[in-house]
Amino acid sequence: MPDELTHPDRAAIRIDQVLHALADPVRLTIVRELAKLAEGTPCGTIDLPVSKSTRTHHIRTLREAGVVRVRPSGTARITTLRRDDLDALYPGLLDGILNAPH
Amino acid sequence: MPDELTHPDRAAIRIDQVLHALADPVRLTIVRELAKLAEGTPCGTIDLPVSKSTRTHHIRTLREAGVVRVRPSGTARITTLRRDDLDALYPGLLDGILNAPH
DNA sequence: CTCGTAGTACGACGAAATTCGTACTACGAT
DNA sequence: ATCGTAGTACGAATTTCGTCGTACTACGAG
Repeated sequence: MPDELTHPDRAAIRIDQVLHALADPVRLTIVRELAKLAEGTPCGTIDLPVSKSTRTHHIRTLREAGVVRVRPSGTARITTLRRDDLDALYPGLLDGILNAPH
Repeated sequence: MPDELTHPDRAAIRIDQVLHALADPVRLTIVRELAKLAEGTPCGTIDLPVSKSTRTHHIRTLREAGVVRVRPSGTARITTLRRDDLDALYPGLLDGILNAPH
């Protein structure tokens, strides 16, 4: 019984939470991979050095901050970057991070 | 006997630490104010809802992450944003944050 | 229907971060 | 030389965060 996959709408996204969400190595990896992956790839394909529950926790953090959008698809979840919203709110921020030296 | 005011040079700046440094409300306020203030304004002029020691702690965090440069000037400290370095490393990032809706 | 897989919920533990007060140093002014 | 001010250092208390294991739900395949 997963809690409803709630997402903040664009106006409710807070820069504090976005930065906090991005300030973790694992979550930064997720965001970077999502940016490279084709749209519609299940998030489970990204391999991370953490357990399954930790992965869930990080995806949740990113979702609640407004960084990613999560959509159910069977038993899996399709996770996508909210590029449009982030670019509209903070132009340059996302690209600045994605183009950063790893 | 303050520890030497060490600063990472540009190549040593890590995106993880920069994001972590910016992911705090107080530090974000400091960065925003520094961006507005004239160069050479002592950092003590920014008023924050925290104690003196907490302020020191946050400035230190920003300095060690490579976000600000701190230079002694008498008993005061001149704190400046490292715009040049940040813009070179992560073009768009700083402006994206500074232009964000408060 | 049964089984396997993807993901979540919950509780817990340890690490790290924020905050503060107090004591201290350093510099400038009187 | 003495005093006041700006900032730092240190230790402590509280909180938050990241991590995990286990138990659970939901959906699809056979």
